[in-house]
Amino acid sequence: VTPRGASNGRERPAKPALTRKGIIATATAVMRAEGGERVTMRRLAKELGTGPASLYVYVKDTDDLHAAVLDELLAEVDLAVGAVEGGWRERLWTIVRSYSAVLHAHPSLARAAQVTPVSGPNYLAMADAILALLGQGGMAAGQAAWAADILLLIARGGAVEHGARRDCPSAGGDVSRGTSGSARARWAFDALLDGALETSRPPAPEHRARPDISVDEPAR
Amino acid sequence: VTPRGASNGRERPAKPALTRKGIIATATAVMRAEGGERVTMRRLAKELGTGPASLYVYVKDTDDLHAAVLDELLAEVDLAVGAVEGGWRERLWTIVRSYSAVLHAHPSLARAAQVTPVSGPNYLAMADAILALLGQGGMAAGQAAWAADILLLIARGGAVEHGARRDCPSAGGDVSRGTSGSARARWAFDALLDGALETSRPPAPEHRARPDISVDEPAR
DNA sequence: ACCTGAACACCGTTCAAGT
DNA sequence: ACCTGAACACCGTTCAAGT
Repeated sequence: VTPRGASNGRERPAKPALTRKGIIATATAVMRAEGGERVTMRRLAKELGTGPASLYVYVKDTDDLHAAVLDELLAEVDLAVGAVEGGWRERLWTIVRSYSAVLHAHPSLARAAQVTPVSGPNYLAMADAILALLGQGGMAAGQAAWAADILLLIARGGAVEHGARRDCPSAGGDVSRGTSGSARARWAFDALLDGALETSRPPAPEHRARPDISVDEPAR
Repeated sequence: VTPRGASNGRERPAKPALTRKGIIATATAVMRAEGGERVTMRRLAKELGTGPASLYVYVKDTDDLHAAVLDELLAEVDLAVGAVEGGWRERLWTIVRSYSAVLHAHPSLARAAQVTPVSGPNYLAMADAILALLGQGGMAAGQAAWAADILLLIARGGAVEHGARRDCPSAGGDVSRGTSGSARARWAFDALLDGALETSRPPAPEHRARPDISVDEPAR
């Protein structure tokens, strides 16, 4: 009823002017308080005291919103891992595990991250840090880019799949059911890195039909 | 209006009696014809000439439906790869690529597969075939179970992420943008296998705090 | 020019009431 | 006993109409 910032003292805590930053901050708060399923356009509009249509001025669509919230939360990933003992590999693991932790805490954001091309500053900084550490580990740039992709893809997929199994304990879908997920995550990390360090990337876009992989017969 | 199977000759092509098999067959048909977003309870009920409530007699929920459709489509994955030349590795790649192809063709099923514990016979047969080939390759059972999980997880995650980038060409989210996705997929497959063959699995559930990974400093 | 109420076109799931 | 119409409680997104 009251037109603009009249502040007559009985509305919501001041009704902050609608901005993209403000919307994302509110979305992040709802995320932490009620979980990702509640971070919807309509729910958020209600929280901000307006109609859902108003949000579309600042946010492209729901995926855009979720991606922005994720990037906000990725500020939690500490990239200053210089002090971590154990060399580049442990430093890298610290970052990857931290990324995984954020996604496991919010599986719906892991879902969004799969679906929306990430471009937030925190994600990009993390990707850079990962590439730098792979370089420190002696990995060639070509392999490093692919290894980083796969490492992050596994983290996202793992979070989505783990998030779903949350309420259904009798999963049984995995080949290796029962064992600790975090031990498997570490093993996958090590196996991929070990393999990436020795598996050469195929030379050129259309140089030869297939990379010449060693096709030795079974040793068993 | 007409009570039961009166077949007065002007209804839908006979209105097949509702069974789980029939529902899933219809769902599969809609899937192929209109894509996964249309395979909803309501859409399907309309197709079957009934209300959505009726489906819940035969199907637990939407995820259950999608998972069943996926298992149906997994019949396409040819497990008789004995004739594939190149040894166990190429045979395994044939299966994994085939699984990937089904998921890439239907990204919404890849999504469902992440979220629902698979239990369909075709999926289980595929998992068995994969474990057998890893065994042929000389991989210990512990590693093989984890390697199979990760291989399939990568396939699902890759399909979901690729499916989303379908309509947005200016992705840019990946660290390694531009390069062929299938070359990357093959590289990831080889790297993971190479690593899995030499990365030992940590000894026991709670034997020691962390697996003792070699933490050598960078070679560069 | 800027903003948004109300509408459009859907969802999944449940349950009371019908046959 | 079996089945389901109708309702409940939501969605995302658009656009015409208001200020």
